[in-house]
Amino acid sequence: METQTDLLFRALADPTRRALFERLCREGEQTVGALTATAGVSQPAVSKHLAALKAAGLVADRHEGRQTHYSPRTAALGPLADWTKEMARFWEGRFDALEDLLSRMDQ
Amino acid sequence: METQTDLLFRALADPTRRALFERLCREGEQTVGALTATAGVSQPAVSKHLAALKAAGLVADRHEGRQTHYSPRTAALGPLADWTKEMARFWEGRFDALEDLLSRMDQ
DNA sequence: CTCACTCATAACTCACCGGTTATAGAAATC
DNA sequence: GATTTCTATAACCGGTGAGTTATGAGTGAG
Repeated sequence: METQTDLLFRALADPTRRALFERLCREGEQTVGALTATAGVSQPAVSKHLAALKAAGLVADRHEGRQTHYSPRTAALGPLADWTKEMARFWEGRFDALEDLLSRMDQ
Repeated sequence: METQTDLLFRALADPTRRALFERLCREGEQTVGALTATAGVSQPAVSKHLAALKAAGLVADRHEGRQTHYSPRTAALGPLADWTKEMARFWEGRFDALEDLLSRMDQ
C-alpha cells in the first residue's frame, strides 16, 4: 500500500519537483506558465510535477479563467518535521550529535 | 550534478530504506544479518540500501570480524530539518497553517 | 463563430532503480 | 588447510518514473 508519508517523501525526492515547491514557498502563488518559464523542462513536465505535489498535499491549485494558480501548503510538511524529530529522539543520548540537531530545530 | 541534499532526500524516498534507517534509530546498532532477518528483502538488497544510506551520511559502518555493524547518524538529518523550517518560513504569514507546523517542531 | 492561448492528458521513449541469483572475499571454526 | 559464515559486489531483469511531442479541453478575444 501507498501511505501518505511515502507519497510525501517521494514527492520531495525529485530535484526538479523540489525546486518547484521551493519557488512557490519563496515567491508565493504562481501560474503554470510562470513556473514553466524558468523550470528548465517542458510545460507538460511541470504540470505532471505539480500533480505529484498536489497528490502529496504540498500544493493547492486555483482555477481562474484559463490559467491555474498553484500555491504552497506548508502544513503538509508537518509529518516530515514529526518524522525527523522522532528519529532524532529515538537515538537520544547515544553517542550522537543530537544536541546540535535539536538546537537547530528549536530555531 | 548530484548535491548532498539530493542524496539525502533520495535516500529517504524508498520505504524499505527508510524502514532500515528507522530500525537503526529505534533499536540502535545492528549487523547486516540482523537487519536482513526482518527486512523482507534479500541480504544483497539490504547491503545496497545500507550503502545508499551511508552515501547520504545517514549511517556509519563498523567492521568487527566478519560482520559489519551499522549505526544511525541523526546529525545527517540536520539539513532536512533546516530545509523544512526554511520552506515554512518563506511562506510565513500567508494564509497558511504555519503556526501549527512551527509549534510541532518546537517540540 | 473562429481563432488564439493556457493547461492537462495521452502516448511513447529511455534511463535508472530496486529486486533477484550467483559469486567473490574475508574471517572464524573445525 | 578445508569448510562454513558473513558481507559486498557483479550481472541481470522488470517496473517505474521523468522527460519528450502531440493533442484535447476549456476559456478569452476578435
